[in-house]
Amino acid sequence: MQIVDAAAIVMGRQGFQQTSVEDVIREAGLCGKGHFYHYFKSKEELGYEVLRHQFDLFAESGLAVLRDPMLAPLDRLDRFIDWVVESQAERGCCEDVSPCGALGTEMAEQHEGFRRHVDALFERWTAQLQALLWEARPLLVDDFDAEGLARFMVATLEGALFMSRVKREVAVLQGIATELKRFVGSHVRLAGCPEGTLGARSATIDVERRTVGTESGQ
Amino acid sequence: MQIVDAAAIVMGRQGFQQTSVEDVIREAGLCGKGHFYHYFKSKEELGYEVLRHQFDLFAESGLAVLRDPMLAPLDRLDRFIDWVVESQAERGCCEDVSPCGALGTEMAEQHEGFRRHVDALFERWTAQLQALLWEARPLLVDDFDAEGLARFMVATLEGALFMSRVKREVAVLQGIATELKRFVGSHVRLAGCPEGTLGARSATIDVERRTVGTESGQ
DNA sequence: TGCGTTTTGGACCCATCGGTCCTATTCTTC
DNA sequence: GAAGAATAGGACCGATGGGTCCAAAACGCA
Repeated sequence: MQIVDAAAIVMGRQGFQQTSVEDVIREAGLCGKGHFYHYFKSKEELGYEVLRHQFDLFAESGLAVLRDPMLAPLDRLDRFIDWVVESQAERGCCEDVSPCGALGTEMAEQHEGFRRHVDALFERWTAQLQALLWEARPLLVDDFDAEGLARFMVATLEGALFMSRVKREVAVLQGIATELKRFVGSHVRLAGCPEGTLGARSATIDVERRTVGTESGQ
Repeated sequence: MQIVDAAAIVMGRQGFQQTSVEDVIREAGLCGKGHFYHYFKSKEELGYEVLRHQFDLFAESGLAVLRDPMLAPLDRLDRFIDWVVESQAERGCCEDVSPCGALGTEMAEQHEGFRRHVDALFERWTAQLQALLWEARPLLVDDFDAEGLARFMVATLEGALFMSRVKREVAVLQGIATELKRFVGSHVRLAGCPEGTLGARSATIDVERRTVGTESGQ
């Protein structure tokens, strides 16, 4: 629906509260208040719709690559991270790629209902990543924790998106994305790692690294 | 000042916009509008003050450990991460440890002035971490990027705080903090790593990990 | 063309909120 | 204890915004 598109745009720019119903109407083009309230029970209902709409966009154009059957699992992950960076760059860091981003945060803080909704979006995002990691487990070290790693990725990306928005530049996000790829790469088995996967293309350096595994660290 | 304290509390709970000047007055206890506008030019000015206040708290009780002269650099980092998790746990995930968190995000979205302010807070936080990493560089691999790593840590923590707030549970933050420690640990040289530092205490497993360094990954 | 139904648009209502201003009260100082 | 400054407290104003309601236009149908 035209109204939801318009609302998503203007709310992405100004936030939920800061956007009046009249702003939405103006952005949508041709209608008065009556028209709006003919389609929506309240501004709140519109809010839910916008949230859903944003997630659908995110899922269609971003999350979809996580399931691309033509690519190896870790390549998909790689592509997905690139997609996040590129999308944010396109939007000039004002709007948000993630449906849980600026708008989501703000709305989650308002009603309990919104909060649950945003939480659910987080879960869906995490679940997708987790599924991919699970699929890729033959390539990964034995004891890796798919859920933990998935959450870690979501948190890092979300935080980086947030920083890049506040700073109004993508460079930060870019750098963090590269580090993140490296981190994921550090869970890849050395043996049996197909070429072109994570870590490989992201690392600009060729010194290998190791974590400290045991207590002594020696 | 009493008013700022009160404002910080109630705004941490409800957000900046959602908090009316009268809410602040009520929370502060004993005064009417005139009293408030005697001390503050506007609600906006109060906003700046609250932001500053929150950062001071954050700097005093959290960032301070990054400079503790009694601890080795990487231990300080470790402690700092623990502090973030514990503080958030104490607050029950409603308010925010970070001055750039929920409140900061929301405010950054409003005026350009707030945005610049929050950006500056990010920079100060990042700079502290960067300084510590620089100090710890004898322990770290040669080519590590202090600024990049510092930003990565800030982004991850911020994202994790955000997630834990939306989910209303610390467990998520806890898990991510552990992963983050491991990530930092992966930058530590194997030789010459003193015991008790990062990675050592966070890793529950004793399998060593490596990143894929070169293109082939083989 | 005329009638009835649906859609459109905007005037209006009411609550909220930031901010002003004016009156009490208290506190100080002589 | 009186004069005056400092502070408290709240009535009020104007603007904004969510939501209602009604009139006008458009459309279908005979």
